[in-house]
Amino acid sequence: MLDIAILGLLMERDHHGYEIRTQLRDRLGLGVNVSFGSIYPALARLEREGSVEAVAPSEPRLGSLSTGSLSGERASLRSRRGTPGLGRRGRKVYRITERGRQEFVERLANPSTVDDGRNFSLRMALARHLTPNRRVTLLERRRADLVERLEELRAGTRNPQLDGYARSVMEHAAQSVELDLAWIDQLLTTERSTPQPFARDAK
Amino acid sequence: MLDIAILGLLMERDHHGYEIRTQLRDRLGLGVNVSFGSIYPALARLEREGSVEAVAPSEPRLGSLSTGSLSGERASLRSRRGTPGLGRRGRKVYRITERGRQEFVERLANPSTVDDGRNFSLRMALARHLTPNRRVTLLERRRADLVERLEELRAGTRNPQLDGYARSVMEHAAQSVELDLAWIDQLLTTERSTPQPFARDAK
DNA sequence: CGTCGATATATCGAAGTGATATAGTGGATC
DNA sequence: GATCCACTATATCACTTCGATATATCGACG
Repeated sequence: MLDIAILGLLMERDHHGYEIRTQLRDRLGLGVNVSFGSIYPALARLEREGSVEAVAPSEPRLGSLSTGSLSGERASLRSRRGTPGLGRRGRKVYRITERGRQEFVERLANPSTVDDGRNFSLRMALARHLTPNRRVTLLERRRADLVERLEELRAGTRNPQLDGYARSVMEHAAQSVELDLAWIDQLLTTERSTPQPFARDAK
Repeated sequence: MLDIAILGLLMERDHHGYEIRTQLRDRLGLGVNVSFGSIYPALARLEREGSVEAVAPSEPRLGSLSTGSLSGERASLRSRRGTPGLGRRGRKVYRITERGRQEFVERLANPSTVDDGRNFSLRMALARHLTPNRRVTLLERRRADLVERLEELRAGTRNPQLDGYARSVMEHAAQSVELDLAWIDQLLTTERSTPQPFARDAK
């Protein structure tokens, strides 16, 4: 799961580990803390598989000139350039490979197992890398899952064994699923009525 | 986390592993699949720590006529009683110990780390085991977390780098947090206005 | 000048996931 | 009454993720 998130970020430009964490928070819905304990191993794994490669610290970062908005890192770069060893601050910058791109689109479109909310949000946040057909397929699958889940929760709410607290939890969970459903439906409507919903690169 | 859930179920009556899974789904909010790969190790761990103990298959469940409410298992029990070996269907029934009870109330009331939604829902589903004060404390802490998270999400929504899909994900996440907040506030109101909100055993 | 908070990588043990193996049980169907 | 299927039940595997911690540099502030 993390793999897709990381590859998705690297589709746009090169990143180093720490930056991936912040981007995960700020750009993809993955709010609360994806820990370093998962990010660094994930990067190592992806590198081992040949989906990403480490960029030598002196090499310019792809797209950094155009996108360039990473405050105050070019200055320190210049000032320390020339010192051998680990490059500035020991950063390791990763770049996605062609193999990585293929892996990414393949895995983004084909959830191996049923997505939970987090996974689905991640997929949607990266949805512009999907074809319109794929998007609709994913949305419909998610919709079906949510409908099923909602019925389970409603049935659960009627369980006489529950005390007030447990029932309240169930009812709230059901409301939450209803909100999710409304969101999905809205996305589906947009997707079906508009030729290029949110524009960009979906090929 | 699973530990609390399991202990919470065992507070009411004895359970075996498979049953714990169904109960987790039906009684506590923990909807989608808590896998056996976590339940059985968790039970083993709890037994090792002395928080639960395995009940000999012949001994106690037979005597538990009073508690008995597990539909349609007494029939098969009687029919097979006397056959030696693993006991009926190899079930292992666990019972909470005194140490387990202490462990449970202690850990239920004191989240070691910041709860995510799932953990919090679990705690609320078991809230009748908490004192009113503890409940309010937990609710207020959760409320503060959600307010903070909501601001982050709203700030994130304004990030100009986001495409339409990513923005939609963020906006939906924010709405979801708003719904959570409304729930918390409702619980807080109930908790403050009613002496024994949902009644039962909160000591 | 020191030191504080943010940046940055790395590693550890513990916990959870998803898949799979194995087998008994109850009921339906032919 | 034999057979088949779905459900109940425990267990274990490899892998991923989490949370904590260690270590170091950088930039800003007084």
